[in-house]
Amino acid sequence: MDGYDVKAAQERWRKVWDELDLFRADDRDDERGRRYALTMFSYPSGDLHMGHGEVMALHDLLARYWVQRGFNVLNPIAWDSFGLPAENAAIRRNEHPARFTFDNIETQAESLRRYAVSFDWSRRFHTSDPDYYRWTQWLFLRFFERGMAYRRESFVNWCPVDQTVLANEQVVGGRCERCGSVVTKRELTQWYFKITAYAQRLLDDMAQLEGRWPEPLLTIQRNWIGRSEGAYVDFAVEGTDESIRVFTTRPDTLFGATFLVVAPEGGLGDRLCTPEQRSALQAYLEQVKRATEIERLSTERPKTGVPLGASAVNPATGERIPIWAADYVLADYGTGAIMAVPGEDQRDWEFAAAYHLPIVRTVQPPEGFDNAAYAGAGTSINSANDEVDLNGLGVEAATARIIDWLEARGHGERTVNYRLRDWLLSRQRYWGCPIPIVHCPECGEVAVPDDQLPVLLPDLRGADLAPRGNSPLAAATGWARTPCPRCGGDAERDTDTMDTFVDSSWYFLRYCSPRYEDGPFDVEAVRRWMPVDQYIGGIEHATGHLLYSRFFTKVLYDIGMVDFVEPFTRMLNQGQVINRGARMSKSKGNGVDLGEQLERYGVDAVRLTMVFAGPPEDDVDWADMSPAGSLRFLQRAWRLANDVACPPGVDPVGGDIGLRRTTHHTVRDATELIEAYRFNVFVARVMELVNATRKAIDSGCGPADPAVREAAETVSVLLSLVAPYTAEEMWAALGHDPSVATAGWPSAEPALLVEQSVTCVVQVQGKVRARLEVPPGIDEVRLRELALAEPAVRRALADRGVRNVIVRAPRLVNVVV
RNA sequence: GCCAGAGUGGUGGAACGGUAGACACGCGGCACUUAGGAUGCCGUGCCUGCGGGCGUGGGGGUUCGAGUCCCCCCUCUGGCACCA
Repeated sequence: MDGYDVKAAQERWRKVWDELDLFRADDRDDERGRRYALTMFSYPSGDLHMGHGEVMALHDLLARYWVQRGFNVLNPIAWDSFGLPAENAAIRRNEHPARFTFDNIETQAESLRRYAVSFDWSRRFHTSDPDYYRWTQWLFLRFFERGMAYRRESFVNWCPVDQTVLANEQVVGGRCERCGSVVTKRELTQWYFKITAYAQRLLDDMAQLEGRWPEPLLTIQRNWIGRSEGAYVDFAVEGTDESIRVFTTRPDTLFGATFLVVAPEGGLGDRLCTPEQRSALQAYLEQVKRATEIERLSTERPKTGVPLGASAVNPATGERIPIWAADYVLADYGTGAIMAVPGEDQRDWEFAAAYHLPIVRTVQPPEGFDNAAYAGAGTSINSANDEVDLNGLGVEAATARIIDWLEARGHGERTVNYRLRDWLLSRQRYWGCPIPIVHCPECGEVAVPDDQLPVLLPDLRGADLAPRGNSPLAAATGWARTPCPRCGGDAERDTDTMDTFVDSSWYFLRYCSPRYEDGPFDVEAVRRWMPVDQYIGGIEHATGHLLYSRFFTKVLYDIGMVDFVEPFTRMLNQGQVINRGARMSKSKGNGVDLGEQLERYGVDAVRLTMVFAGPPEDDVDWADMSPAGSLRFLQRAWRLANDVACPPGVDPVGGDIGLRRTTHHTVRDATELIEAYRFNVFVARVMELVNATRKAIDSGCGPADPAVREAAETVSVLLSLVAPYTAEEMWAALGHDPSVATAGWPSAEPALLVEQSVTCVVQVQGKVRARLEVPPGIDEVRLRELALAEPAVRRALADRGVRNVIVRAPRLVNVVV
């Protein structure tokens, strides 16, 4: 009898579980508490990989724990099924993207069932289903009505390979996040969500996530939103009625502003430019556009720019200062214009040095400045005029004073700026949710009426989908041409589709009522289940999906559709599964196939390995793991159940007290450890219980003792969270009906948690010299006597006198000499 | 450069300010075996004169007592990066 047949068990229990239908969430109200466990839904680009193996093992542990605790648990799954991989595959194979998508969904669904994740399969859906994207469109229109979705022309990130625009969040290090090609800029009219309107609320509401979301995740979001406090300052343009508004975080350096710089592409440069400089600006603009994002991002690159010929007036000094255009100033941050203070700012200093512009010192030279050049170029100035004097003030006080003055004189105002940009949602691709807008020559942008939703995708496939720089939908002229819903005249549909992050910004709401037909979700069902109690997924979604979902939730709150402002109460970012110190990749040849691991060790051993590897948020290096060891442990646990010689139903009271104590301590610890997400330590405790039970059977109370049965049953229930097949095998071997998954969480008997004796450590000068077994209730005086009487303590003391004795009964005595 | 987080045996990792290294992997030994990559048992931080000494990246500090708290430094990982 070596162990059980893992594969046969997987076959057997899957059928039993399907029949029992164990994990269906109950929409009816009852006395049970409710829990909503969410894992990031899957993108169907192939079969499940090792990353899925980890996240699903962790997610399911908690979901199954809640089931065992008796909660009514919602644990749904769906597919994020629009997107580029399906479209690219369709082009390659000359077929419809739906084909690739649905094949992969079926493959993944089958794998997830085999992996024994406790999903409520009745709620399954996918985002490319018209029954789903109809409501994505409906939600878009609600945003549109409120001015939260709008169209504008601007320079956008363009991926030359995928032939589509990218959101800022999808540009990583100047490259397309998906295909890795170097991103360029294009001027296009595109749809945006006005997420910037929610910047402050996205920051403020983090207060309720503090301590519940991982700190690194909150930090990333905070930095991404990038709040900075400062002021707008208006500079009059000489010889015109115009003025240029700049944003600065250091208005206290205004006296040192010796020139202005505007972004070349914002239109501002064009307006200010004198006729003589126009051709120079044009040439510069061309040069800037050619530069790739990577070149532009390089801080090593020397500063470039052109003078616009115009001048402005520094409101503090009254001095005439030149206006330049340079690409180190960004069009879409602040006002697209800055006041340059080369005596204070490294970048301005570099620019001034390159073009021999005046430099004056206000407070102190920025760090790392070329002092010789600085001293020669600059003159120290007096930061004061007839009305305001900043001399001798610290940054804070000077800032406050100058802003007060600017506001009083109408030269500017206090303000806050955010790094966050609006969310560009248009994509020039086919396999996405169509934007439900009609462009009418008479009426402009007209919403498709709600009762005409969904705007269905036309049936395109193969070559028709090939990227041409505009949307494939534009080629479907029969589809695009449509009467204007308002005036009935000839009009055109919007031919872009939405970023798939739109689809995923509300899917967790759809789960609450997945077949609802009168809206995106049943408000009552959402009230019942939301917000999500536990969300698990990768931290790579920090500035994308997680931020967008928070934004969507807030807009829905403002519309009055939900009564909470944060969708995910608790968040866990699991680490990645790597191999031999690096992310798995084809080029490195270090890929590990989940299916192969499952084939070799079985589902339970792989799940156990993932959970036991370490803290859930740490990366798992598969090369350091031992799924074979996990399998050995599971077989060991299983043998326990088979060795039990005490019949079911026998009262454990009267069983071996030592083993019973271990069992009940394990139960108490297990509960605390799971609540604290210390899953790896939880597994270690279960291992200890298995070891103790083995010992009891072989060289202790023997297999017929009721305590052995109690221990084995406890192991079975605890293991059901991680190794559902093994747990079920054990449960059956112990003479119970399935399923152990709903057997109920054990509770620790307080009487069995009381220690009989504890080990007291006796230290001399903080070093351990002896250990004593003492009763837990021992009094301090007695313990002190025992400790001082220990031979090892006396030896360590030698003839030195005792100065002090710290007694922390019953665990510790420290003798100080 | 700025902002986070982390440095513990050969390895993954444990440790309410109170026994450093739980639990595993690996390794060594023993038992059972025709055999074992099965199973069970024992051992396993380093040094040692077997009394003990040294050990949580380095250096200081607080404390009766520091892996844990504070300060400085080093290294690594992640995020942002010409954001004014």
